[in-house]
Amino acid sequence: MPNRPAKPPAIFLMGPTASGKTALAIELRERFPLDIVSVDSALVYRGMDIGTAKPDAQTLARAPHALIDIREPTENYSAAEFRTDALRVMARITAGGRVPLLAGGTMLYFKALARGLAPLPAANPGLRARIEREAAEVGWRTMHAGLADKDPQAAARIHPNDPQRIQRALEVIEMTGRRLSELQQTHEEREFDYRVLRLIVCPQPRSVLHERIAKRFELMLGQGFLDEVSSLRARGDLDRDMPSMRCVGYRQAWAFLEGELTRAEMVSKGVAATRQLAKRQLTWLRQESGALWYDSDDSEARHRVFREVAKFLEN
RNA sequence: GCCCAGGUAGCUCAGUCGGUAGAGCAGCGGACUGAAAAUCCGCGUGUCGGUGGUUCGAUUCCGCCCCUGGGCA
Repeated sequence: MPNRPAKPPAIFLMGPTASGKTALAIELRERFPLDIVSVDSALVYRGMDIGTAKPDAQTLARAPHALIDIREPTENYSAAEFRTDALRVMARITAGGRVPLLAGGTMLYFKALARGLAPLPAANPGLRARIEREAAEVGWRTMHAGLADKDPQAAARIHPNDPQRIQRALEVIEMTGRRLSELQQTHEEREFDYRVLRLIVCPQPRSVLHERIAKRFELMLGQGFLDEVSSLRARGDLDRDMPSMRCVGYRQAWAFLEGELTRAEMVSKGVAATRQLAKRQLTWLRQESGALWYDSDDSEARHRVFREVAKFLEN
């Protein structure tokens, strides 16, 4: 492919929760002309710091992260908004002669960024509330059957027990008058405008990650995680069904503060939910092809990463 | 020491009127297009505490032993 204008570089640093992504991102930033862009659906929320393992203020002052603290916990965010925001930030970084380092654990966001999304309408809260009410009447199985009438292809792919996706498919049909499956097919994956080095951080074996998760949860409690959730709850404008409050740890802490769980149950459920999150993230990561896997606890592998990044940035 | 109740999956427990057992949670694998730290799907062999006995056959019945609770001394 001669004479093709060279694409600007970008680095994706992916990994499950508690794998040491942030530490590595900061280390990379110190050695190379990189600016960090967070790829994390929980770090977007202001006031959710301890439970999301957000880097602290000094760290952020030293190594700024874009797309952190850009929403109130009352608000929603989405993969589509992330894509728009990330592309804008990446363009700015690139124009400044530096290289974007996209670091985080929200794999859908990475996918939406690199591969694009079909032209679908944004969420419509009023419509969602209406669908929810209807489902409460007739049940989601019936809603799914209704979807099968309007969009058999979508219904075939969506399990009858999956209310979130049934609702979304009905919402899209309602808003556009077209089938979700049809709209998704119109989307052709365009080539990404950046050439990408993909790095995956994860300690091996799995039990090591589990230990880190448990240890980190205890650390969060020691740092005042319960006070954080308590004051979020005291605001009065948040409720436990909001995406922000359904985050791992926050959900269990909320239930504990409601008196529904003992402290010990809160801890074990919180830790388990984190492990389950990590497992889902790993399911995505195993499908990444052409990525360099890096064991967080292996210093030789870390140096390999540095060499790899240096080589990538030279071209 | 005696009495009672237990000892079954990593955990909590159900069950087998004698034909070698199953739920929830955890764990593991997977899906994933504006909620994604979300939502959903699939996966159940474990000396049924040990040991002797009865029996064609014992995790199940009987004896003894061990362990854990609780009660009485």
